[in-house]
Amino acid sequence: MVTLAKFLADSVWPQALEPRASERVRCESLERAVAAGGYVCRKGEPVEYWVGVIEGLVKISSVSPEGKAVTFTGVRAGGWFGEGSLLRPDPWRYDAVALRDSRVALVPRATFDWLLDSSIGFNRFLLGQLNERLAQFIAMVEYDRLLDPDARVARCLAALFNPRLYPGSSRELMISQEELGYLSGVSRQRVNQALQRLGEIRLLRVDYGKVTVLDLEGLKAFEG
DNA sequence: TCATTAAATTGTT
DNA sequence: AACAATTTAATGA
Repeated sequence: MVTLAKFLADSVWPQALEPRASERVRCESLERAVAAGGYVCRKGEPVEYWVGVIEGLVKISSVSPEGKAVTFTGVRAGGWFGEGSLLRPDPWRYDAVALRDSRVALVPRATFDWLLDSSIGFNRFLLGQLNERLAQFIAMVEYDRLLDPDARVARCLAALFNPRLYPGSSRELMISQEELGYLSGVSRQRVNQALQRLGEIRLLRVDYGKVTVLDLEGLKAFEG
């Protein structure tokens, strides 16, 4: 099991910090275990932490007052989220729900603000991260309107395996086809068909509750 | 270790 | 949306 200290040491952004700064980050960060189905944060709560996923899978989603659910994206081990929310004075605009038993690293707002004020490397990392997300969401709007469900599932999976957002994570992802449906905006049945097709052409392999990416570039470029 | 059962997930209509 | 089939995890002999 990966410890908080090891997770921080292996993350990209602390490596850009001076020794004193990364020491402070190590001291002030917390770790929290969240059981499957549990909340990492909830819409409306004050934003107190920047969140890194040490282990597991967290989905960023929202539920309308009428009870309709939308899933925006999933965050895998190695990924960080909440920087956009920390940069605003507002409370969380979305829920973050653990899809499996997960562990997260929490960097307090004060530490985050201090890094923002003192480290160019940290700012550069954040800019890159925000840019990567922006690109991801623009691409989602584009392929939502242009591509068929098979391709939408393919690109959605490719996004989950983005090495810039989730460095060093494995080629495997434990996730049900139902959740993949929420993530890609496609029915569970359609996800099942898409996965079978993508499996036939060897872009990925499907097992019980698991998908393994065999050809990330192929998934990214898949158009049907 | 094996059999039984419930729960989760998948495959099909 | 409904249903059947399959896989996994938990339980107890």
